[in-house]
Amino acid sequence: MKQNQHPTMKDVAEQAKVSVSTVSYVLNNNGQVSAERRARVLNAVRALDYIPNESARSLKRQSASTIGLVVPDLVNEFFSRLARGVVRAAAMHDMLVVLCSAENSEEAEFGNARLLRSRRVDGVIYESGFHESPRSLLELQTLGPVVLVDERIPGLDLPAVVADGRRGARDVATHVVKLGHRRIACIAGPTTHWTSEQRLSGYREGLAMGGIDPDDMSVLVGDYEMNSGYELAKIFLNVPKPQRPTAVLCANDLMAIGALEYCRANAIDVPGDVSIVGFDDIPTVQLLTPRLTTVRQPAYEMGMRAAELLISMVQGRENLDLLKPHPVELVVRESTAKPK
Amino acid sequence: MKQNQHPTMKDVAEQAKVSVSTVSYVLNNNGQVSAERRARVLNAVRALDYIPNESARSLKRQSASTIGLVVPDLVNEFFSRLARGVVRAAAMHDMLVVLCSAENSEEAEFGNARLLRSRRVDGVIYESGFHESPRSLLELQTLGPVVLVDERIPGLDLPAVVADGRRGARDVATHVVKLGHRRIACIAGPTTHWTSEQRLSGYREGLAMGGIDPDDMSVLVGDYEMNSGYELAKIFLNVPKPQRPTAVLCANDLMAIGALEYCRANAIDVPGDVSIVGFDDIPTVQLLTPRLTTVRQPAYEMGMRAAELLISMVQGRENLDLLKPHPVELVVRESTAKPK
DNA sequence: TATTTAATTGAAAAGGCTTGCTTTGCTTTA
DNA sequence: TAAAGCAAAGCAAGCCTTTTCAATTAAATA
Repeated sequence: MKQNQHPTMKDVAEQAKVSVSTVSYVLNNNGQVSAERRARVLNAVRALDYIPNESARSLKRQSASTIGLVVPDLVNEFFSRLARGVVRAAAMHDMLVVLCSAENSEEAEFGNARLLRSRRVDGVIYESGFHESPRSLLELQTLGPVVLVDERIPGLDLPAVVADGRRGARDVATHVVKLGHRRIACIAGPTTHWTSEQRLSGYREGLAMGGIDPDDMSVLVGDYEMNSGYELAKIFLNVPKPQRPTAVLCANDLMAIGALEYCRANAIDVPGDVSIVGFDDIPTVQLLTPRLTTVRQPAYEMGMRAAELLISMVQGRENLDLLKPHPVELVVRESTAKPK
Repeated sequence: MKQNQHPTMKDVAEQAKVSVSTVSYVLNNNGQVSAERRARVLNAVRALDYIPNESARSLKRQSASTIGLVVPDLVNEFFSRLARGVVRAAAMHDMLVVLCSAENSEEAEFGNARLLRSRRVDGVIYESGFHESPRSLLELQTLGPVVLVDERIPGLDLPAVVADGRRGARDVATHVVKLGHRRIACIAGPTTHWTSEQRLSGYREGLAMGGIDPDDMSVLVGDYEMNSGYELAKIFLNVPKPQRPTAVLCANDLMAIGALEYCRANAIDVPGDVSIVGFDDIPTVQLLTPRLTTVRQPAYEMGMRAAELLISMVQGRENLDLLKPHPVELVVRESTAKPK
């Protein structure tokens, strides 16, 4: 073995006095190898501190033991938790995860697609974050199976791991109605986005169940960023009190935070003057004043599930159980109260 | 070309009616190829939508065009921003980043080391987060250069990209002293951690410069998690007001948040009763009530820098400029005020 | 025009691993 | 005792690129 180089299977084979193929069989646990030789191989592996060269393996196997994860933004706590779940589950199958964040830029997204393709990734978990027609998705599909998380894409019948956003939205709307709110506004997500629509119709269901005409709810569309929450809250709340909504349903926590910031900047008391709810339950929101009432989406679990699903597909198994919408949970905190 | 398979260089060569080596030359921009043939190759590449197989490249080149990034926890906003910077800079050099989060577990850390080794990563950017004697670091060093971020490890003379934490600590301590605080407490990081020590000595310098005996400052050691901030704040603040410190310097934002939470739970007014400062300036802290006074560490930039440094080392260049401590910035917000 | 020299081009080996198939050495069956 | 059958072991053919080096062609010089 050359100095300062990684040992190869050949080195191991020599050390163990067996053939290279035997080493391979032992390492992969297939082929029949006698106990005695197996032990010799294992010893040699340990002695040399041998670690297989993944590049060579992938090349030969035509599969990289790698899955890709494409998310809009890794700094967002929802996605980083999701990623953690994916990595976790993948590791249990000895799979590497290549994390790509699209950074809200189509160019970056294409770069990522290229990257994943050059790596001959076995499959991809994908969340576009809605903003673009997912052209790169088509490219990605040439690689292997694709599973979506937290969204569906109309027209493409892809397996998707989603939470029961509609149910969550219904629950939180019900909660608000039960508190006695009647003038309710909604800061929704982009209408082209399946998840947003789910939540919106959930809100409407909740209102209807509480005896409120869903059409009375005024809806404005944001982009899931904090800033749009701020701006849309301004539109809703910068009006005389009698017309002002007493509750604002936000389609995600970030926009709810924006709304909260608007209130803070303009001395609007939450929940005294207006109740605000979010969606996702990212860790930050329980630190705010007031702590935000929201709907918990189990990001970590969803990530695990998505990875399980993808890997089962890669391996040609099926696991349709994983497609059931993930339950969500209403988390009532301080940002909602009875209207005065 | 086989159906449904990725095209290979051979396919491109046939299509362009040149040899495989010519294709390689064109793609790698070395070897001299006549303009006419180069064009033919490029056309074929486009026509077939050919993307090189990285496994094969890595195998041949004995280098994976990949760097590893090991951080304690990707959900922490400081690290996810750092990661973003690393990924960004790496992408500019066509390098992939394998993100590993150690999840505060030694086992996971070893798993990661194994992973990175099997991938024959070209080098590693490493931040242990202090908790363990970095045994896996030794393994990692066999792969290629290692650069540390946001810490140094005593005894190992590794290049490190760090912020000027001492300076930042000094500035924030000075700020507090200038406000008139005299009884000052400190929630420090683990004493075995270089970065923690830097900050601590910075605090002491700041006090000294303000005419306060640094030894008068009581120091308790936390673990950089929110919970320890909470618990240590309890120790400092759960005493009669006359002895109670009027300011608490926390070695990171998370612990400061914990302290803030303690105050909130116990109706201690910040900054009325006690001023609190953090360190890092993670995005969350400007949303709190009160918004936290802290020291901004430019995580993204540090990530970029670390990647630049590592890549320059991998390529055998030197770039010592990158070793200068990164400037930090005092961010005064609402959590500090004059003592009553 | 005959030679040199420089610019291109391609054949082939190597890089580490997996796996179909062959070989070897026995044990079992007729 | 010969014929079969089996388990265990290993040969060797790739997987797709890069790169060396020899071969070919074009340009330049005498």
